[in-house]
Amino acid sequence: MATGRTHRPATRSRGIPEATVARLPLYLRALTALSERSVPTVSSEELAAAAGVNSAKLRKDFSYLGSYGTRGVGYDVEYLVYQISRELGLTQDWPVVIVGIGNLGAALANYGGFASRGFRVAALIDADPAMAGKPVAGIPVQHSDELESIIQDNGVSIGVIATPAGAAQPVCDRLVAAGVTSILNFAPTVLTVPDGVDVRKVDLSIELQILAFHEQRKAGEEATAQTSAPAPAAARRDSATDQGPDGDVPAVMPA
Amino acid sequence: MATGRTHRPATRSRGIPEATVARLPLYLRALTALSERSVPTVSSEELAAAAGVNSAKLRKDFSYLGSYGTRGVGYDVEYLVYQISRELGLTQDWPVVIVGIGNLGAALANYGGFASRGFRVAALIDADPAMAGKPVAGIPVQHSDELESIIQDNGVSIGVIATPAGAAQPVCDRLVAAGVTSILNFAPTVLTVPDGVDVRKVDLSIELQILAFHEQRKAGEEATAQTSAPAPAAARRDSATDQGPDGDVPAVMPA
DNA sequence: TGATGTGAAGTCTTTCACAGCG
DNA sequence: CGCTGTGAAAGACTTCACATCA
Repeated sequence: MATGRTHRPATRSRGIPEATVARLPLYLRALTALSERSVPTVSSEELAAAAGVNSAKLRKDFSYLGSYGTRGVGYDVEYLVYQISRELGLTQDWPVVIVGIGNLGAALANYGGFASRGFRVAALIDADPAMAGKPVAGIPVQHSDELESIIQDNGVSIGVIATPAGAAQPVCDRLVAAGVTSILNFAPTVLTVPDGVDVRKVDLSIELQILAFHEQRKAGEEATAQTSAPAPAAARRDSATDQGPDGDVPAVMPA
Repeated sequence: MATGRTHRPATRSRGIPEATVARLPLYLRALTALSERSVPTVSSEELAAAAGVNSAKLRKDFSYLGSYGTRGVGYDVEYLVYQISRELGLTQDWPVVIVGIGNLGAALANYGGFASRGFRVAALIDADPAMAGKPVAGIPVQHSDELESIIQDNGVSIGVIATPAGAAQPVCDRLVAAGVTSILNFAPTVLTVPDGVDVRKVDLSIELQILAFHEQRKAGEEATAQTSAPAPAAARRDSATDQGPDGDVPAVMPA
């Protein structure tokens, strides 16, 4: 695999690194906040601080998009908001379906973050007939029998799976068969999808386990510090000011 | 920054790469499933497929933990489950508090993934006095006035923030001041924490935006394919069988 | 024999450090 | 003069490919 048959469209500009893509939403959020406060321009330093990264990384990231800054001054907030939005494809409307309207699915449906930026909940789908017709977040739940027609009628290409683990793969298969090519998976399962379909996952228990790992490590080092090492608050793994727990090199998997 | 003052404890074995740590929970889940089916051993190939990674990566990952496999045979499932659990710190009990019991907080409280592996919801905390005493997922919600005493009385070191964005930083500060050193943040904000505190974030809208980026790219390439390029289903960014949308190089940020 | 464990190569990402421009 | 934009260096992660050993 990875034959590197990339055809590099001569137009240049193609090939924004995955790691950069994953940070664009962060920059966009920070910029939006600045925009709301009517701040006209920001320096890479300021914006980086607001986004929780370091300024060199931010400048490098922006350099992949083009030269949108002014030397000696900084970046025009409004202009950057537009450029990043466009780059992320947020200038168009993305209808999204949520499948599995349990506690989590309902919470997602109620989440305000959807409408804010180009995303629109086109439908809520659940396998429980008793749920059908019941409104959640103002949207009536539809039965999963209608999954295919909903996808097609609304031109949905992004699906969110919030079902129990066991239902996730079958639901995923149906979504893909109906035309969905991007899936956000909240179920604790590895999904198998055909080539050309992107899957991203969000998994509470994985995140907690990663935290536990580091937590345990801290406890161990504390003990070590008492018995042998000098500094107690030291022994920290180095690292910059940098924030970025998640969303780093997700690599989206076009699998 | 990043002076690299790591003191390498001579004990060897220290320094499991972040990317590997992020995959251990995945392996553990796959192994647990095998264990439940009473499968005694697995090859790296089989386990890798179940976890959605490739076998070379898996073997390399395991090599950081030690030599737990048998050449010509594979890995002993039970033994590996134990070793990974231990490495992740799941052999001990981690009391967790959830702050912000709205739709999402309630969904998290109800989520079964907690109890399953070493995590225990020690308390639910909300700022709304009307919520106080109301049971959610069988646990009575407590008012945030009691946050500090709850943390201390229960020896909580992991906190989950599911508040609105505006409340997240203040809540985070209080958690940290009370002794929490690991935070899982569901609020769409960048949290600032002192050195030695780990933060991981889960952000629906960021994930969707990343998907939108790729979705847009697909649409563009389709168009390009029609007008100029040959293959339609081609033009895919290469990549392995590999799954791994999230949880790749999170780098936990000890900031 | 067959699958692990691992140096070495390759690729991607971050950081440095400074030229260049407004 | 100050801040952007970017080559180049450093570092992290993945993949290869094969020696090694049960």
